[in-house]
Amino acid sequence: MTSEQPTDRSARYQIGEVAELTGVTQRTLRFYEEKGLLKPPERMDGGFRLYSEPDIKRIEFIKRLQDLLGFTLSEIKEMVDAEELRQQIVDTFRPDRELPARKARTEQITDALERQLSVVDRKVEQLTEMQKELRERLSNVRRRRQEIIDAMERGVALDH
Amino acid sequence: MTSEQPTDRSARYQIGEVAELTGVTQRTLRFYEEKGLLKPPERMDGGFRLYSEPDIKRIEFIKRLQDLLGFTLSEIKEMVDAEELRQQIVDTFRPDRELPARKARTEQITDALERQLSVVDRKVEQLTEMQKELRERLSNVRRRRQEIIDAMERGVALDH
DNA sequence: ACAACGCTGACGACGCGTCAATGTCT
DNA sequence: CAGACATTGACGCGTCGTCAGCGTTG
Repeated sequence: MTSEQPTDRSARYQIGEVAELTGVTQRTLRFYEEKGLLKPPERMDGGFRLYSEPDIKRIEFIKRLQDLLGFTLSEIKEMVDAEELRQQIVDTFRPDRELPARKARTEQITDALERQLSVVDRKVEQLTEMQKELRERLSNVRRRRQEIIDAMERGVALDH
Repeated sequence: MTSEQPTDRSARYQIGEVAELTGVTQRTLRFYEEKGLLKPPERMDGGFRLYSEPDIKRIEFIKRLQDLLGFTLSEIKEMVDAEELRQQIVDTFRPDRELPARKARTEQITDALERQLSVVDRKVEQLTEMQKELRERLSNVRRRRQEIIDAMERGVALDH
């Protein structure tokens, strides 16, 4: 009966593995921690960081907010902190007690999600617009290229 | 007969106007110039910068590549330089002469456009994915919020 | 003479990349 | 004990933000 410690109810990953899994560098992971975007993870006896699966989810979340939506790290910190609260609510599930507080939290989270969604919507719009433009330009350039090739072949033909 | 100088065939804008029109700061405009992303614009006698309409187009182009697609300024510089070439080709339109050179240029431009388009395509994909996730989360949170409100109303009702 | 605008430098902040010197071990 | 992996500084770079001190005037 290998009864589990409460602290290892799932797999742990060293920083190098996390870097590979998430596509961010080790430097970035330490930096996020330093800036409070990631809770200080557990450590091995020698001091090596040990990340959990939720940690990885959070890292991917941060990366998407940054790369796809262009939020700054301090904006992301706010959102991540809100998500943190949500987790605490789910954990502290005393159903029925402190309902007003729980309601307030859901409203905070709703606000954050709506903000994110509106940014996403705007970006999608702008990008599809850009897609159209680029496709047009591309077909124009390809057409011109073909015209040039045709002209060159006629030139070669005349050389005979 | 107010015969026009060849240099003022269109409107000119001071840096502040350009900043408002394009949404980038004056500092950024000077920085782009310093880094070779923008050709040094004309100046008034006192030294004030005077931007043309093509300048503004280019600024908007740069901004989109940066904000929407996430290219670095040095990557953008390459692309912008390629566009520059394209302009020169169109201007130097000696039809029939130097066809191989013209062909090579169109190929450069095609490459740049294809690179941009593939980035756009990837982003659109990822963003629509994210849209879906966010919408789901949002409706979940809203549902939970409503449940809390219902519970609170039942609580109030019991107080009577 | 005045307000509004622009100029060039210089310093600083954010988000990491990249060593270097040292320690750990999934 | 070797080799891969990790640790904490420290410095540097890209992309501007933000003054300060001064000159211009669409």
